[in-house]
Amino acid sequence: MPAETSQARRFGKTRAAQAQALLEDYAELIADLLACDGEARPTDIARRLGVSHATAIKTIGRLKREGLATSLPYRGVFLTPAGEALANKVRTRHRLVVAVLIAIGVPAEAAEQDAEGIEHHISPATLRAFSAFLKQYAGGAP
Amino acid sequence: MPAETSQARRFGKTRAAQAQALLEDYAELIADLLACDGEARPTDIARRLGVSHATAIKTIGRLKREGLATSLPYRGVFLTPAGEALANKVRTRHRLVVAVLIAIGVPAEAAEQDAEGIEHHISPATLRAFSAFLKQYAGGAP
DNA sequence: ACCAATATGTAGCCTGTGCTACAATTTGGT
DNA sequence: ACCAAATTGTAGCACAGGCTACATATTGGT
Repeated sequence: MPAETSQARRFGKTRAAQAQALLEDYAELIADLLACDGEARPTDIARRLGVSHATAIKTIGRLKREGLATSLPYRGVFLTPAGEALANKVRTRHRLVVAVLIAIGVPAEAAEQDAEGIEHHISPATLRAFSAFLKQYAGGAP
Repeated sequence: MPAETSQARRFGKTRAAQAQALLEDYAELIADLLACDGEARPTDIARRLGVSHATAIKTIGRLKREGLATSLPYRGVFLTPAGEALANKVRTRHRLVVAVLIAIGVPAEAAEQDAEGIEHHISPATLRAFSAFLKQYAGGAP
């Protein structure tokens, strides 16, 4: 297997991760809105994400196509069990990334900003390492 | 300033970072090829990135439009000073991210893979923190 | 010198994610 | 009950990045 193959595979994975990233963000936000407000309306989603409501509605359509969300016209958006699971995974991972960045010494504001982009590229192996690191760090310097 | 504004701004920044990410990858790879082989041919770039040569050529066109690269037909691609500067920045940042991940305990292979996606979302503040963390880590456990 | 293989470039299409503009529905105030 | 405002949905466009197919140029072997 030539050397460039592994690099190409890495780039390909990185590209594929971007496609999933938007769905993850939407799922997390919808779960957040449902928990806080009891409903997730397209307009609120759009405002929180900084996109037009038309864009939000189209992406919600993609969530529905992929079996992550359901919605009835004029009745808000809800998550399927798969969507809930994704949202939980994303939320947990997001918090972990922020915590690790802060533990390393990144200012809180930058940690929040960067985690938004970083979190979608964290593999399970890295996630485990982050978790272990946090435990050790908390034990060493409480 | 309402709470959703800052979240929207974060998402917007994250989206904008994705547009820059491809250019960064190309610049880094072109610099690498120039250093190793003395030339950077579209076909090699395409193979290393795992895309078709047509895609590579189109993206090279974008690099040229943005003043990062030059090329003459059938004569390979070269970086402008701006392109070189970008490549250097990216290479340094990439190594730093990998080093930090490994220091935290991420397996080397996962560190390489994840760094590919992570590195484009590292702000200057986080970069400084990473650098400082590495120094401290090297001092504490050599 | 020539022809085949390789490399490069061009054209046209698809998908995803954005947007604006317009249409339709629901909600709320009077 | 009704009209205005807000919300939701739809249509059509642009751009980026991916692809295949085809056209052109260069290189190298005989």
